[in-house]
Amino acid sequence: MGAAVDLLALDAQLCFALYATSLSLTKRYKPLLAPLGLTYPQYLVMLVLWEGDGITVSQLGDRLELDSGTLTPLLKRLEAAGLVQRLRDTADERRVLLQLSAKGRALRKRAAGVPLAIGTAVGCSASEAQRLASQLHRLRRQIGTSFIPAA
Amino acid sequence: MGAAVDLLALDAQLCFALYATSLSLTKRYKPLLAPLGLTYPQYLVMLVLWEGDGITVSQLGDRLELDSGTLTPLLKRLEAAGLVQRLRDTADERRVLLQLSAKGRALRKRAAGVPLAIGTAVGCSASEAQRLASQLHRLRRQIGTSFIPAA
DNA sequence: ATGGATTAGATTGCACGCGATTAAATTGCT
DNA sequence: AGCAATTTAATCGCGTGCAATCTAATCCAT
Repeated sequence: MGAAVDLLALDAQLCFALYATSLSLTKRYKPLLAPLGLTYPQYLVMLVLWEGDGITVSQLGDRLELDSGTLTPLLKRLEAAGLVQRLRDTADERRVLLQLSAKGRALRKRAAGVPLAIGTAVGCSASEAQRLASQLHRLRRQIGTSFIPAA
Repeated sequence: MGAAVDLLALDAQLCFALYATSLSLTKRYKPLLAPLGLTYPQYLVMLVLWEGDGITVSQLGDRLELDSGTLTPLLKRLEAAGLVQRLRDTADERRVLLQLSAKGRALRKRAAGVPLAIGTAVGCSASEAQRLASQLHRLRRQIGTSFIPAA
């Protein structure tokens, strides 16, 4: 019994640390994003589109690792808010192209203050943050590609 | 324009790394937990109760950083699955005490294989995992306590 | 003791995530 | 050309997260 208990307790450390830290950070973003009219996942979508719009829903999903079941309603809300336009690709009617509206493009300036405020909150240097981020990205790649035997 | 763009891109690194890694790990747990009849948050609840049951909903919420809006329906599902009993504390009728059923206690043995399978998937040593976990816990504490100026 | 504050859970409403399915458009094989 | 396989989004259902509100129970200062 001892070994199983220890492993279950140990197991809680990394998985729960990730889970709780991610939720905690999301909560920290909320008051900063609320004035912009964005939720946290919507902010991530806008970050991608600010880097370059005119992409398809699938391409956005590849960047964020989210599928259409999540993105379609989210994008409709961004469209209803007047930030994004969803346009069927005339060259391939299966695709939906995502374009920023003028309002969506303008929002980037107002969002510029968010990283600074979060950086202050996180209280670690940019290099520290980047090192942790790269560890997480490595972990995520490992998680995404590895084989998991049946329980 | 350049500075704002760079910061917004840089910003995406840590927050998105956390977000995507956490979701990715949850997805990895899913096939391991499905045979046990548990979702990932339900698994976290069971981990806490396996460490010690007879606690209140609030105490569970303190451990997991979740509130009753999340926990009450989740616990009702665990109760419906016959894993947990929810009992009003006779000494203080406001409180609900959480007790593992025999079935809930027995499930711990079947869950013992989960950490090993995940450990294999994550593909990093226990010490590596623990170091990353402690960095995340430190980050979470920082996030949880810091002041955030208005946007 | 008693009435106002506080505390513990439950409830409601909204926005994700995601598996599963569906529908439409395109591709590719013959 | 024609038809099956594939690709792309949309839809549906369920289970979280969480803010806001509500109710009931307890605490506490007078």
